[in-house]
Amino acid sequence: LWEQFHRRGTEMVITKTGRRMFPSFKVKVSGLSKSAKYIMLMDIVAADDCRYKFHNSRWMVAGKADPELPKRMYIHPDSPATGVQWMNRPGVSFHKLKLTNNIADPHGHVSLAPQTTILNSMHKYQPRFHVVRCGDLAKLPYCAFRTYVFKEMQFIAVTAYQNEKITQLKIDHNPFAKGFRD
Amino acid sequence: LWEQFHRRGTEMVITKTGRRMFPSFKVKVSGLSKSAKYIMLMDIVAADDCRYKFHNSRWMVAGKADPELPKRMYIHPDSPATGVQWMNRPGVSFHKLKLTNNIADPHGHVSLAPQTTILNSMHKYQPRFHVVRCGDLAKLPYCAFRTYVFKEMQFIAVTAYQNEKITQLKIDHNPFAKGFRD
DNA sequence: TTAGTTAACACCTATGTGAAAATC
DNA sequence: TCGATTTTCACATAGGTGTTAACT
Repeated sequence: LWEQFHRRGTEMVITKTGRRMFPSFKVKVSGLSKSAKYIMLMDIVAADDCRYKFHNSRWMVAGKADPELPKRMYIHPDSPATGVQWMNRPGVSFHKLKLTNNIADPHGHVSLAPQTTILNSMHKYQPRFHVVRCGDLAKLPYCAFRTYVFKEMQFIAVTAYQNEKITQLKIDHNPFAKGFRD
Repeated sequence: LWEQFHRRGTEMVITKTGRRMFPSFKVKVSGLSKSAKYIMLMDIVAADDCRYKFHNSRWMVAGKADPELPKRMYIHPDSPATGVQWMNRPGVSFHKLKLTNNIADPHGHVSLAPQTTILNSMHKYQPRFHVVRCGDLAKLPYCAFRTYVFKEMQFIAVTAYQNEKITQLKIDHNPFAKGFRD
């Protein structure tokens, strides 16, 4: 499914209150040690240092990127769990992650859900997946990461869809947009 | 609201897939040190060692309790947070906790949601609230607890309501049961 | 039979969609 | 004017209710 979107140049809508990714971030894991404990994480980083614009049905570079915003790692809520528990799942899913362009209230208020990340509109991003062999969340900062990058998950953050072919793919495949199918 | 239920003898339905408590467990905290970090927890323990039955519109003791089931502590998902963050909230809510009578699959499968606790039907239970001054989840086992017990939150676990006055109170106050109001 | 438990159901709340209009 | 962003909306999914009937 990601392939189809990638061919067209995926866009993800970001809103003030936070919008989910579609397709969502989901990976199948294998080859883990059965009994060892693992923590699964994901994050989203800038794919390059460009700002983009959609012109003549194409995404084109439109200058230097805005300064990057503070990023967080998203720990999968079922972490830590054993290798066999992760491998038995149909997939490790981060579908609750939300994207926003809303700078969080700096006064320590929790105005955004915990699983919300701040992005710059009209910039290109790359989701990443991390596996850590670690049984204790407290020791996470001292553990070695194994990081996986899937190029087909790159997307451009937008506040409104630019490419109508992307819009149509979303309508066709996202169950929540079923109301717009004919 | 709890008072109204307590006067009638509160019942909570437990199901195979897990049912929420209503009213939900919610407390307002005050008197914390503003900048210190705290972890908030709750659990549910047996209120006595009796089995009950509902007879002649009354709950009566009907023998010795069944063996207690393994209990877990439920860490509030926003833990740890500073005193001022906890006190600024309208209340610390554990509304996502679910009650079940379904013994969890012993093979390490995650068949139940993490915030689900196993109870014995027709037994009386007491929810408890714990505050721990502790900035790190990893150090939680070594910290001193401050435990609060609210008698009016005692309830009897059932698979179907026994006292119709309790049923009516649930219908009147739980928004999800609005369909049964006349 | 009786008392307790389970599963299917209609009805509700809560929240995820892109469209369209309003705003910046 | 123009492009980008925000707000409101109808329509969907997801899941929390007690009821009822079947089951043990």
